[in-house]
Amino acid sequence: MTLTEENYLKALHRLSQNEETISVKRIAVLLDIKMPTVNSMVKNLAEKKLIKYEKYKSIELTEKGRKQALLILRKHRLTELFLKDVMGLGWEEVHDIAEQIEHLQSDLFFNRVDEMLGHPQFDPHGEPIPDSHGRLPQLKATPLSLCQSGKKYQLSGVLNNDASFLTYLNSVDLQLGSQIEIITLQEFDKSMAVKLNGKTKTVFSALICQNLLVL
Amino acid sequence: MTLTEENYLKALHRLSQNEETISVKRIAVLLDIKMPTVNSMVKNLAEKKLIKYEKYKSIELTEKGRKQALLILRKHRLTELFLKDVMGLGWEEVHDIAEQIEHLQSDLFFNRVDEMLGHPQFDPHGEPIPDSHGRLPQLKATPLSLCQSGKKYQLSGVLNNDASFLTYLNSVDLQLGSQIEIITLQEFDKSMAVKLNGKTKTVFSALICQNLLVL
DNA sequence: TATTAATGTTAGAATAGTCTAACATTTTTT
DNA sequence: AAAAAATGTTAGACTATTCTAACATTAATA
Repeated sequence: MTLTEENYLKALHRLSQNEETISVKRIAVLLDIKMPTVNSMVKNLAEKKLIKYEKYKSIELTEKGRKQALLILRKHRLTELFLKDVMGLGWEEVHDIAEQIEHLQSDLFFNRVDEMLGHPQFDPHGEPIPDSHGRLPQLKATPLSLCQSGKKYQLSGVLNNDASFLTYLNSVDLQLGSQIEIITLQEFDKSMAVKLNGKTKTVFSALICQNLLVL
Repeated sequence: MTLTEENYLKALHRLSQNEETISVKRIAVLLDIKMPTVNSMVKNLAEKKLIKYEKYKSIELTEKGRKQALLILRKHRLTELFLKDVMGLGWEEVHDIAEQIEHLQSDLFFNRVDEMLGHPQFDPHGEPIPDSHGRLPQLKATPLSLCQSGKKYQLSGVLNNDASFLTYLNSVDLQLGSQIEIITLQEFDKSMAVKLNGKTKTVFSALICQNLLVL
Protein backbone atom coordinates (compact mmCIF):
# COMPACT_ATOMS: atom_id res chain seq x y z
CA MET A 1 0.00 0.00 0.00
CA THR A 2 1.18 3.49 -0.79
CA LEU A 3 1.34 6.34 1.68
CA THR A 4 -1.56 8.01 -0.09
CA GLU A 5 -3.74 4.93 0.06
CA GLU A 6 -2.98 4.63 3.75
CA ASN A 7 -4.14 8.18 4.31
CA TYR A 8 -7.39 7.54 2.47
CA LEU A 9 -8.03 4.40 4.53
CA LYS A 10 -7.38 6.28 7.72
CA ALA A 11 -9.82 9.00 6.68
CA LEU A 12 -12.43 6.40 5.71
CA HIS A 13 -12.10 4.74 9.08
CA ARG A 14 -12.35 7.99 10.94
CA LEU A 15 -15.48 9.00 9.04
CA SER A 16 -17.06 5.60 9.65
CA GLN A 17 -16.76 6.27 13.38
CA ASN A 18 -18.89 9.39 13.32
CA GLU A 19 -21.24 9.17 10.37
CA GLU A 20 -23.40 6.31 9.24
CA THR A 21 -22.77 7.01 5.55
CA ILE A 22 -19.48 8.05 3.96
CA SER A 23 -19.60 10.38 0.98
CA VAL A 24 -16.99 11.41 -1.54
CA LYS A 25 -17.54 14.98 -0.42
CA ARG A 26 -16.70 14.22 3.20
CA ILE A 27 -13.46 12.52 2.27
CA ALA A 28 -12.57 15.39 -0.03
CA VAL A 29 -13.11 17.95 2.72
CA LEU A 30 -11.30 15.92 5.37
CA LEU A 31 -8.23 15.33 3.22
CA ASP A 32 -8.39 18.71 1.46
CA ILE A 33 -8.40 17.06 -1.94
CA LYS A 34 -10.76 17.72 -4.84
CA MET A 35 -13.73 15.42 -5.36
CA PRO A 36 -12.68 13.97 -8.72
CA THR A 37 -9.37 12.91 -7.19
CA VAL A 38 -11.17 11.21 -4.36
CA ASN A 39 -13.49 9.60 -6.86
CA SER A 40 -10.67 7.95 -8.74
CA MET A 41 -8.93 6.85 -5.56
CA VAL A 42 -12.18 5.33 -4.35
CA LYS A 43 -12.33 3.27 -7.52
CA ASN A 44 -8.76 2.20 -6.96
CA LEU A 45 -9.42 1.13 -3.37
CA ALA A 46 -12.55 -0.71 -4.48
CA GLU A 47 -10.51 -2.69 -7.01
CA LYS A 48 -8.18 -3.69 -4.21
CA LYS A 49 -11.19 -4.88 -2.19
CA LEU A 50 -10.43 -2.41 0.59
CA ILE A 51 -13.80 -0.68 0.26
CA LYS A 52 -17.24 -1.42 -1.16
CA TYR A 53 -18.28 1.12 -3.76
CA GLU A 54 -21.14 1.63 -6.19
CA LYS A 55 -21.78 4.79 -8.14
CA TYR A 56 -23.75 7.39 -6.21
CA LYS A 57 -23.97 5.10 -3.20
CA SER A 58 -22.41 5.43 0.23
CA ILE A 59 -18.90 4.06 0.63
CA GLU A 60 -18.04 1.32 3.15
CA LEU A 61 -14.81 -0.22 4.34
CA THR A 62 -14.54 -3.98 3.78
CA GLU A 63 -13.26 -6.22 6.55
CA LYS A 64 -9.86 -6.15 4.85
CA GLY A 65 -9.88 -2.37 4.56
CA ARG A 66 -10.95 -1.89 8.13
CA LYS A 67 -8.14 -4.13 9.33
CA GLN A 68 -5.57 -2.16 7.34
CA ALA A 69 -6.93 1.09 8.73
CA LEU A 70 -6.74 -0.25 12.28
CA LEU A 71 -3.14 -1.33 11.79
CA ILE A 72 -2.25 2.21 10.76
CA LEU A 73 -4.21 3.61 13.67
CA ARG A 74 -2.24 1.28 15.94
CA LYS A 75 1.04 2.65 14.63
CA HIS A 76 -0.22 6.20 15.01
CA ARG A 77 -1.38 5.81 18.61
CA LEU A 78 1.67 3.87 19.71
CA THR A 79 3.86 6.53 18.14
CA GLU A 80 2.02 9.33 19.89
CA LEU A 81 2.45 7.62 23.23
CA PHE A 82 6.09 6.97 22.51
CA LEU A 83 6.81 10.57 21.56
CA LYS A 84 5.08 11.76 24.68
CA ASP A 85 6.15 9.25 27.32
CA VAL A 86 9.57 8.17 26.09
CA MET A 87 10.75 11.29 24.31
CA GLY A 88 9.01 13.80 26.52
CA LEU A 89 7.29 15.81 23.80
CA GLY A 90 4.07 17.66 24.52
CA TRP A 91 0.74 16.09 23.64
CA GLU A 92 0.02 18.92 21.22
CA GLU A 93 3.33 18.41 19.43
CA VAL A 94 3.16 14.68 18.77
CA HIS A 95 0.33 14.43 16.27
CA ASP A 96 2.13 15.81 13.22
CA ILE A 97 5.18 13.68 13.83
CA ALA A 98 3.07 10.57 14.38
CA GLU A 99 1.31 11.25 11.07
CA GLN A 100 4.67 10.72 9.41
CA ILE A 101 6.01 7.85 11.50
CA GLU A 102 2.78 5.85 11.19
CA HIS A 103 3.74 5.10 7.58
CA LEU A 104 7.07 3.46 8.43
CA GLN A 105 7.40 -0.13 7.27
CA SER A 106 9.07 -1.95 10.14
CA ASP A 107 7.45 -4.45 12.44
CA LEU A 108 10.67 -4.51 14.40
CA PHE A 109 10.40 -0.80 15.17
CA PHE A 110 6.76 -0.80 16.22
CA ASN A 111 7.06 -3.99 18.22
CA ARG A 112 9.86 -2.38 20.18
CA VAL A 113 7.84 0.80 20.69
CA ASP A 114 4.92 -1.34 21.89
CA GLU A 115 7.23 -3.20 24.24
CA MET A 116 8.82 -0.06 25.65
CA LEU A 117 5.36 1.29 26.42
CA GLY A 118 4.29 -1.92 28.14
CA HIS A 119 1.78 -3.04 25.47
CA PRO A 120 -0.76 -0.31 26.22
CA GLN A 121 -4.39 -0.99 25.29
CA PHE A 122 -5.60 2.58 25.49
CA ASP A 123 -4.13 5.94 24.66
CA PRO A 124 -4.24 8.84 27.11
CA HIS A 125 -7.68 9.85 25.84
CA GLY A 126 -9.02 6.39 26.66
CA GLU A 127 -9.13 5.57 22.94
CA PRO A 128 -8.39 1.91 22.30
CA ILE A 129 -5.17 0.89 20.54
CA PRO A 130 -5.73 -1.94 18.03
CA ASP A 131 -3.53 -4.99 18.52
CA SER A 132 -0.96 -6.20 15.99
CA HIS A 133 -3.67 -8.15 14.15
CA GLY A 134 -5.83 -5.09 13.75
CA ARG A 135 -8.28 -6.16 16.44
CA LEU A 136 -9.78 -3.70 18.90
CA PRO A 137 -10.30 -4.40 22.56
CA GLN A 138 -13.98 -5.35 22.53
CA LEU A 139 -15.09 -3.19 25.41
CA LYS A 140 -14.55 0.47 25.78
CA ALA A 141 -12.68 1.57 28.84
CA THR A 142 -14.20 4.25 31.04
CA PRO A 143 -12.59 6.33 33.76
CA LEU A 144 -13.30 4.89 37.19
CA SER A 145 -14.69 8.30 38.12
CA LEU A 146 -17.75 7.61 35.94
CA CYS A 147 -18.46 4.18 37.41
CA GLN A 148 -21.10 3.10 39.88
CA SER A 149 -20.62 2.14 43.50
CA GLY A 150 -21.28 -1.46 44.44
CA LYS A 151 -19.90 -2.84 41.16
CA LYS A 152 -16.67 -4.60 40.23
CA TYR A 153 -14.32 -3.50 37.43
CA GLN A 154 -10.99 -4.46 35.90
CA LEU A 155 -8.13 -2.01 35.43
CA SER A 156 -7.47 -1.70 31.70
CA GLY A 157 -5.36 1.42 31.38
CA VAL A 158 -4.23 4.67 32.87
CA LEU A 159 -4.53 8.22 31.61
CA ASN A 160 -1.40 9.43 33.33
CA ASN A 161 2.13 8.17 33.20
CA ASP A 162 3.83 10.31 35.80
CA ALA A 163 6.31 8.30 37.80
CA SER A 164 4.60 9.36 41.03
CA PHE A 165 1.27 7.99 39.85
CA LEU A 166 2.67 4.71 38.63
CA THR A 167 4.65 4.31 41.83
CA TYR A 168 1.47 4.75 43.82
CA LEU A 169 -0.31 2.11 41.75
CA ASN A 170 2.54 -0.27 42.42
CA SER A 171 2.41 0.47 46.12
CA VAL A 172 -1.20 -0.68 46.32
CA ASP A 173 -0.37 -3.63 44.04
CA LEU A 174 -2.61 -2.41 41.26
CA GLN A 175 -1.75 -3.66 37.77
CA LEU A 176 -3.46 -4.01 34.42
CA GLY A 177 -6.18 -6.58 34.99
CA SER A 178 -6.47 -6.00 38.72
CA GLN A 179 -9.98 -6.03 40.16
CA ILE A 180 -11.43 -2.85 41.61
CA GLU A 181 -14.67 -2.96 43.57
CA ILE A 182 -16.30 0.36 44.39
CA ILE A 183 -17.69 0.17 47.88
CA THR A 184 -18.87 3.72 48.40
CA LEU A 185 -18.65 7.02 46.58
CA GLN A 186 -18.17 10.10 48.75
CA GLU A 187 -20.54 12.67 47.35
CA PHE A 188 -18.60 15.62 48.78
CA ASP A 189 -15.14 15.20 47.23
CA LYS A 190 -15.94 12.40 44.75
CA SER A 191 -13.43 10.13 46.42
CA MET A 192 -14.12 6.39 46.41
CA ALA A 193 -13.73 3.67 49.02
CA VAL A 194 -12.56 0.63 47.07
CA LYS A 195 -11.55 -2.99 47.56
CA LEU A 196 -8.62 -4.11 45.38
CA ASN A 197 -8.24 -7.67 44.14
CA GLY A 198 -10.88 -8.74 46.66
CA LYS A 199 -8.45 -7.97 49.48
CA THR A 200 -7.00 -4.55 50.21
CA LYS A 201 -9.37 -1.77 51.14
CA THR A 202 -8.34 1.81 50.44
CA VAL A 203 -9.61 5.17 49.27
CA PHE A 204 -9.03 6.71 45.84
CA SER A 205 -9.13 10.48 45.49
CA ALA A 206 -11.16 11.96 42.64
CA LEU A 207 -7.95 12.65 40.74
CA ILE A 208 -6.91 9.03 40.96
CA CYS A 209 -10.33 7.86 39.81
CA GLN A 210 -10.18 10.14 36.78
CA ASN A 211 -6.90 8.58 35.71
CA LEU A 212 -7.84 4.93 36.01
CA LEU A 213 -9.50 3.33 32.99
CA VAL A 214 -11.60 0.29 33.74
CA LEU A 215 -13.83 -2.21 31.98
CA MET B 1 12.51 18.51 -1.57
CA THR B 2 10.92 15.17 -2.33
CA LEU B 3 11.95 11.88 -0.79
CA THR B 4 13.38 10.78 -4.12
CA GLU B 5 15.48 13.90 -4.49
CA GLU B 6 16.78 13.39 -0.98
CA ASN B 7 17.87 9.88 -1.86
CA TYR B 8 19.71 11.09 -4.94
CA LEU B 9 21.49 13.78 -2.93
CA LYS B 10 22.50 11.24 -0.34
CA ALA B 11 23.90 8.97 -3.04
CA LEU B 12 25.73 11.87 -4.66
CA HIS B 13 27.32 12.79 -1.36
CA ARG B 14 28.32 9.24 -0.64
CA LEU B 15 29.94 8.85 -4.04
CA SER B 16 31.79 12.15 -3.67
CA GLN B 17 33.44 10.71 -0.56
CA ASN B 18 35.07 7.83 -2.37
CA GLU B 19 35.52 8.81 -5.98
CA GLU B 20 36.92 11.98 -7.43
CA THR B 21 34.42 12.00 -10.31
CA ILE B 22 30.73 11.07 -10.12
CA SER B 23 29.17 9.40 -13.14
CA VAL B 24 25.57 8.72 -14.07
CA LYS B 25 26.45 5.05 -14.16
CA ARG B 26 27.66 5.00 -10.57
CA ILE B 27 24.51 6.65 -9.31
CA ALA B 28 22.40 4.25 -11.34
CA VAL B 29 24.17 1.22 -9.88
CA LEU B 30 24.11 2.55 -6.33
CA LEU B 31 20.40 3.36 -6.37
CA ASP B 32 19.46 0.43 -8.61
CA ILE B 33 17.77 2.73 -11.08
CA LYS B 34 18.23 2.82 -14.85
CA MET B 35 20.62 5.36 -16.37
CA PRO B 36 18.03 7.40 -18.28
CA THR B 37 16.08 7.91 -15.10
CA VAL B 38 19.17 9.12 -13.33
CA ASN B 39 19.92 11.36 -16.27
CA SER B 40 16.62 13.16 -16.01
CA MET B 41 16.86 13.49 -12.25
CA VAL B 42 20.35 14.93 -12.64
CA LYS B 43 18.93 17.61 -14.92
CA ASN B 44 16.23 18.31 -12.37
CA LEU B 45 18.72 18.67 -9.53
CA ALA B 46 20.90 20.89 -11.69
CA GLU B 47 17.95 23.21 -12.32
CA LYS B 48 17.48 23.47 -8.58
CA LYS B 49 21.15 24.41 -8.22
CA LEU B 50 21.84 21.39 -6.03
CA ILE B 51 24.44 19.98 -8.42
CA LYS B 52 26.65 21.21 -11.24
CA TYR B 53 26.03 19.32 -14.46
CA GLU B 54 27.17 19.48 -18.05
CA LYS B 55 26.53 16.83 -20.67
CA TYR B 56 29.09 14.03 -20.62
CA LYS B 57 30.97 15.70 -17.78
CA SER B 58 31.43 14.57 -14.20
CA ILE B 59 28.72 15.61 -11.75
CA GLU B 60 29.44 17.72 -8.67
CA LEU B 61 27.40 18.78 -5.66
CA THR B 62 27.08 22.54 -5.21
CA GLU B 63 27.56 24.06 -1.77
CA LYS B 64 23.78 24.15 -1.42
CA GLY B 65 23.45 20.52 -2.47
CA ARG B 66 26.20 19.37 -0.15
CA LYS B 67 24.57 21.12 2.77
CA GLN B 68 21.25 19.44 2.06
CA ALA B 69 22.96 16.08 1.82
CA LEU B 70 24.72 16.62 5.12
CA LEU B 71 21.46 17.54 6.84
CA ILE B 72 19.97 14.26 5.70
CA LEU B 73 23.10 12.40 6.78
CA ARG B 74 22.74 14.06 10.17
CA LYS B 75 19.20 12.80 10.53
CA HIS B 76 20.27 9.32 9.43
CA ARG B 77 23.15 9.02 11.86
CA LEU B 78 21.26 10.48 14.79
CA THR B 79 18.43 8.08 14.09
CA GLU B 80 20.75 5.09 13.96
CA LEU B 81 22.26 6.02 17.30
CA PHE B 82 18.82 6.58 18.78
CA LEU B 83 17.50 3.22 17.60
CA LYS B 84 20.55 1.51 19.00
CA ASP B 85 21.19 3.35 22.27
CA VAL B 86 17.71 4.45 23.31
CA MET B 87 15.58 1.71 21.81
CA GLY B 88 18.06 -1.12 22.17
CA LEU B 89 17.96 -2.38 18.61
CA GLY B 90 20.96 -4.15 17.11
CA TRP B 91 23.42 -2.21 15.00
CA GLU B 92 22.58 -4.41 12.02
CA GLU B 93 18.86 -3.75 12.38
CA VAL B 94 18.89 0.03 12.52
CA HIS B 95 19.98 0.99 9.02
CA ASP B 96 16.76 0.17 7.17
CA ILE B 97 14.62 1.93 9.72
CA ALA B 98 16.89 4.98 9.73
CA GLU B 99 16.59 5.12 5.92
CA GLN B 100 12.90 5.79 6.45
CA ILE B 101 13.04 8.05 9.48
CA GLU B 102 15.73 10.28 7.94
CA HIS B 103 13.07 11.71 5.63
CA LEU B 104 10.79 12.93 8.42
CA GLN B 105 10.12 16.65 8.40
CA SER B 106 10.34 17.70 12.03
CA ASP B 107 13.07 19.77 13.59
CA LEU B 108 11.38 19.20 16.93
CA PHE B 109 11.79 15.45 16.65
CA PHE B 110 15.43 15.44 15.58
CA ASN B 111 16.43 18.12 18.07
CA ARG B 112 14.97 15.96 20.82
CA VAL B 113 16.77 12.88 19.49
CA ASP B 114 19.99 14.87 19.41
CA GLU B 115 19.38 16.05 22.96
CA MET B 116 18.58 12.60 24.30
CA LEU B 117 21.84 11.32 22.82
CA GLY B 118 23.84 14.16 24.35
CA HIS B 119 24.64 15.95 21.07
CA PRO B 120 27.01 13.28 19.78
CA GLN B 121 29.67 14.37 17.27
CA PHE B 122 30.56 10.92 15.98
CA ASP B 123 28.68 7.74 15.35
CA PRO B 124 29.97 4.40 16.67
CA HIS B 125 32.05 3.92 13.52
CA GLY B 126 33.84 7.20 14.17
CA GLU B 127 31.96 8.84 11.32
CA PRO B 128 31.25 12.50 12.03
CA ILE B 129 27.66 13.66 12.52
CA PRO B 130 26.98 17.01 10.79
CA ASP B 131 25.49 19.72 13.01
CA SER B 132 22.08 21.26 12.48
CA HIS B 133 23.52 23.76 9.98
CA GLY B 134 25.00 20.98 7.86
CA ARG B 135 28.54 21.62 9.08
CA LEU B 136 30.95 18.82 9.87
CA PRO B 137 33.09 18.79 13.02
CA GLN B 138 36.40 20.33 11.95
CA LEU B 139 38.47 17.69 13.58
CA LYS B 140 38.62 14.19 12.30
CA ALA B 141 38.73 11.26 14.62
CA THR B 142 41.87 9.15 14.23
CA PRO B 143 42.64 5.63 15.39
CA LEU B 144 44.58 5.64 18.64
CA SER B 145 47.22 3.55 16.89
CA LEU B 146 48.30 6.62 14.89
CA CYS B 147 48.61 8.90 17.93
CA GLN B 148 51.66 10.11 19.78
CA SER B 149 52.83 9.06 23.21
CA GLY B 150 52.75 11.65 25.96
CA LYS B 151 49.53 13.22 24.68
CA LYS B 152 45.92 13.12 25.88
CA TYR B 153 42.96 12.19 23.71
CA GLN B 154 39.19 11.71 23.98
CA LEU B 155 37.44 8.54 22.85
CA SER B 156 35.08 9.52 20.06
CA GLY B 157 34.17 6.21 18.48
CA VAL B 158 35.06 2.60 17.84
CA LEU B 159 35.76 0.75 14.61
CA ASN B 160 34.55 -2.60 15.89
CA ASN B 161 31.27 -3.58 17.47
CA ASP B 162 31.92 -7.16 18.52
CA ALA B 163 30.34 -7.88 21.86
CA SER B 164 33.69 -9.05 23.19
CA PHE B 165 35.33 -5.74 22.31
CA LEU B 166 32.56 -3.61 23.77
CA THR B 167 32.51 -5.75 26.89
CA TYR B 168 36.21 -5.16 27.31
CA LEU B 169 35.76 -1.40 26.97
CA ASN B 170 33.07 -1.51 29.64
CA SER B 171 35.31 -3.52 31.91
CA VAL B 172 37.94 -0.78 31.87
CA ASP B 173 35.21 1.86 32.21
CA LEU B 174 35.90 3.36 28.81
CA GLN B 175 33.02 5.25 27.18
CA LEU B 176 32.54 7.85 24.47
CA GLY B 177 34.21 10.98 25.80
CA SER B 178 36.55 9.16 28.16
CA GLN B 179 40.07 10.54 28.37
CA ILE B 180 42.98 8.41 27.16
CA GLU B 181 46.57 9.48 27.86
CA ILE B 182 49.30 7.62 26.04
CA ILE B 183 52.18 7.08 28.44
CA THR B 184 54.48 4.95 26.34
CA LEU B 185 54.37 3.19 23.01
CA GLN B 186 56.09 -0.21 22.86
CA GLU B 187 58.03 -0.19 19.64
CA PHE B 188 58.15 -3.98 19.41
CA ASP B 189 54.45 -4.93 19.36
CA LYS B 190 52.93 -1.43 19.02
CA SER B 191 51.11 -1.87 22.31
CA MET B 192 50.50 1.20 24.42
CA ALA B 193 50.68 1.90 28.12
CA VAL B 194 47.81 4.27 28.83
CA LYS B 195 46.10 6.12 31.65
CA LEU B 196 42.30 6.21 31.46
CA ASN B 197 40.23 9.10 32.80
CA GLY B 198 43.31 10.30 34.66
CA LYS B 199 43.09 7.26 36.91
CA THR B 200 43.37 3.67 35.74
CA LYS B 201 46.61 2.56 34.12
CA THR B 202 46.55 -0.32 31.70
CA VAL B 203 48.00 -1.57 28.41
CA PHE B 204 46.23 -1.62 25.05
CA SER B 205 47.31 -4.13 22.42
CA ALA B 206 47.91 -2.90 18.88
CA LEU B 207 44.58 -4.39 17.83
CA ILE B 208 42.73 -2.44 20.48
CA CYS B 209 44.51 0.77 19.51
CA GLN B 210 43.51 0.29 15.89
CA ASN B 211 39.85 0.06 16.86
CA LEU B 212 39.64 3.09 19.10
CA LEU B 213 38.90 6.43 17.45
CA VAL B 214 40.04 9.50 19.33
CA LEU B 215 40.25 13.28 18.99
C1' DT C 1 44.27 4.63 -35.16
C1' DA C 2 40.23 2.00 -36.00
C1' DT C 3 37.09 -0.72 -33.79
C1' DT C 4 34.72 -2.26 -29.92
C1' DA C 5 32.98 -1.51 -25.40
C1' DA C 6 31.27 1.37 -22.03
C1' DT C 7 28.81 5.12 -20.77
C1' DG C 8 25.58 8.99 -21.63
C1' DT C 9 21.53 11.04 -23.83
C1' DT C 10 17.07 11.55 -26.10
C1' DA C 11 12.49 10.18 -27.18
C1' DG C 12 8.50 8.20 -25.91
C1' DA C 13 5.58 5.55 -22.82
C1' DA C 14 3.59 3.97 -18.12
C1' DT C 15 1.84 4.71 -13.33
C1' DA C 16 0.33 7.29 -9.27
C1' DG C 17 -1.73 11.11 -7.69
C1' DT C 18 -3.31 15.44 -8.47
C1' DC C 19 -6.04 19.13 -10.97
C1' DT C 20 -10.01 21.84 -13.89
C1' DA C 21 -13.98 21.91 -16.80
C1' DA C 22 -18.01 19.88 -18.16
C1' DC C 23 -21.74 16.94 -17.46
C1' DA C 24 -24.93 13.69 -14.49
C1' DT C 25 -27.53 12.42 -10.58
C1' DT C 26 -29.52 13.08 -6.20
C1' DT C 27 -31.30 16.06 -2.66
C1' DT C 28 -33.41 20.16 -1.05
C1' DT C 29 -36.23 24.02 -1.47
C1' DT C 30 -39.75 26.62 -3.13
C1' DA D 1 -43.53 18.76 -8.90
C1' DA D 2 -40.35 22.02 -10.83
C1' DA D 3 -36.31 24.59 -10.04
C1' DA D 4 -32.16 25.17 -7.64
C1' DA D 5 -28.44 23.43 -4.97
C1' DA D 6 -25.48 19.97 -3.66
C1' DT D 7 -23.02 16.14 -4.70
C1' DG D 8 -20.96 12.68 -7.88
C1' DT D 9 -18.80 11.33 -12.24
C1' DT D 10 -16.21 11.53 -16.57
C1' DA D 11 -12.79 13.29 -19.58
C1' DG D 12 -8.62 15.14 -20.24
C1' DA D 13 -4.40 17.35 -18.66
C1' DC D 14 -0.12 17.90 -15.65
C1' DT D 15 3.92 16.54 -12.61
C1' DA D 16 7.04 13.24 -10.60
C1' DT D 17 9.27 9.13 -11.15
C1' DT D 18 10.12 5.31 -13.46
C1' DC D 19 10.92 2.38 -17.69
C1' DT D 20 12.60 0.58 -22.75
C1' DA D 21 14.47 1.33 -27.23
C1' DA D 22 17.29 3.84 -30.07
C1' DC D 23 20.99 6.82 -30.81
C1' DA D 24 25.46 9.62 -29.39
C1' DT D 25 29.76 10.25 -27.27
C1' DT D 26 33.75 8.92 -24.79
C1' DA D 27 37.03 5.46 -23.30
C1' DA D 28 39.48 1.20 -23.97
C1' DT D 29 41.63 -2.18 -26.83
C1' DA D 30 43.44 -4.60 -30.51
